[in-house]
Amino acid sequence: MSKPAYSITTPIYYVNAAPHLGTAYTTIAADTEARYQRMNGCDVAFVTGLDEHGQKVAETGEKNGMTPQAWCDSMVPAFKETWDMLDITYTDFVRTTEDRQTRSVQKFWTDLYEKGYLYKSAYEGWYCVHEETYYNESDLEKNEDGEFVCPDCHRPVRRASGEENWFFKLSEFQEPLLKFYEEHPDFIRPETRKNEIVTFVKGGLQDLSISRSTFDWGIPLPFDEGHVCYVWADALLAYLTGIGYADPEREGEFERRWPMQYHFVGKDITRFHCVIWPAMLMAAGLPVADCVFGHGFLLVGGEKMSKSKGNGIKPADLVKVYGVDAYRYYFMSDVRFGHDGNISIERMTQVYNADLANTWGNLCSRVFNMVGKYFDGKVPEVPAELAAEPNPLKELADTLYERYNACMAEVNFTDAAAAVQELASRVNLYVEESAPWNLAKSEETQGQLAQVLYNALEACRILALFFAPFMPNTSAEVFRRLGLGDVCAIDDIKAASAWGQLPAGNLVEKGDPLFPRLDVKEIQL
RNA sequence: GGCGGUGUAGCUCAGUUGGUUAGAGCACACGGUUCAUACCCGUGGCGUCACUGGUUCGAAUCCAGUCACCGCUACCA
Repeated sequence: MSKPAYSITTPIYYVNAAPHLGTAYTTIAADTEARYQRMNGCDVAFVTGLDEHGQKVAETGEKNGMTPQAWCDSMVPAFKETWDMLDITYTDFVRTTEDRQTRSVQKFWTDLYEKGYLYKSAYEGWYCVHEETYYNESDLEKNEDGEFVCPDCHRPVRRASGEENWFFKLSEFQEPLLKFYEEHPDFIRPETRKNEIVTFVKGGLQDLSISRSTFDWGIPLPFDEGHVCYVWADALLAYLTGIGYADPEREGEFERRWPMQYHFVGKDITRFHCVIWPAMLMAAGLPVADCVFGHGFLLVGGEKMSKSKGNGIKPADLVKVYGVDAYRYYFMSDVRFGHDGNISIERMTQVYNADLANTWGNLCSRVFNMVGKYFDGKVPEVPAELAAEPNPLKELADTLYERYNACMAEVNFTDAAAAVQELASRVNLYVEESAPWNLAKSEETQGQLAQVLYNALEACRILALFFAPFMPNTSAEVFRRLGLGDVCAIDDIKAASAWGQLPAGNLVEKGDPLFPRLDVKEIQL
């Protein structure tokens, strides 16, 4: 009985830009989903990696007095350390300079070459002498005489036949793509990204140049060694490499895992993933991934983050203040996946204090503390007649898997987190209503006291379970304090979240506050 | 210019196929409680649902127009 395959990717990040809040955001989202699907019984592949080719990389290396490869090598730790810091559980990290990527790329494009989807041609463009730049015809403007002029300086441009390139017959895929979008309405999400892509494709597709001959830092085309692959013709194929495509050592894996469930990308690169990528796959006779999800941007003060605007906060800076789990929770819960989202220290602190310190963390404190105080730190045994009584926590917890799972299936992290948070709030209310501190005062109510605290503890166990994909460390710690095993190793969250599995007699440890309250005035970045 | 989107409480947003007094969380104020991380619980909103007009017994929800902001309009990624 093998588990169903579930595969997901982040973009293959460009090696020249060190990881920042934006790349971390995509990666955390993919990790949250990957962790959940693992707990939900899937065999998960989670592919990320680095795009290390191209002229710019070669130039940057040179500028730093290194070979291109040495430059790339020097950048790898910045990524891997960031992902380790954020507890990212990728299953493969593909560097496009690896041999196996070369193998994938060469196999793929040789196949398309043999199938007749490629041809060699000069890149037809227009050149502005003044701006020293090439332009596409579609970018040009016309003057009163009907001449094409440069869109920047408005001087006439001249026709320029640039380098000879290999072209992929993308134009042949206009109709097949439109048909595909129609038949797979969930391929491009959210809806607004889909509208953009459909409009774009309806406007007509030009063939795509997939090679360059003016520099050599790239993967050579096997049928024309003077040419190296253009970035997208290379990087997109890393998704296949990451699940064993053309890899003799991973036989059968690719067939089992392809097509994938999700490509997570920023909305700026949805087009490459929604037009070029499926067309390439169609040409190769391969199925297309289930869904490309183009998430929004993180905004600061309503504007896109950029270094020039002085928003150069690094993931590590936030981890230092809030810890990894709160970092992950904030971005997943407060920024709706698919929408742009404003982030700020004030807001992050607010969410941290309200959801994590006051609700979830404090709940554990008060419940674990009372178990220590009233039951010598042991999960109480509930008298049978009371254990059978209906209780509001079980009632709510019983609906949680279904609600949560539905949200996670469509990568709605915000509502999934809110559903868990709702149970946490309900437990606080339950404790308030039951007032165990009063029940503790009399011998006669010991049974009820056991009942109330057992229910509260059990709810905490279930909360930790569902919070685990978002906050793996805290959930692991709560499980430990409840005398339970590794929460992240659970692979049937539905069964594990059924009510009543916390064993009586387990030692419960109160421990330090899981999320000490923060004062926004004291936060220094 | 063309196509698409957004505009709902101080803030971030939900509002399904139009239907009772328009919701949530946070923030804020007051009251209660004390097991807990000054925590938790309760109470508190006369919001022109951007504007105008229309369809309808009835619209935040449908239609038309106006205004504001944003995205896309291909080979840096």
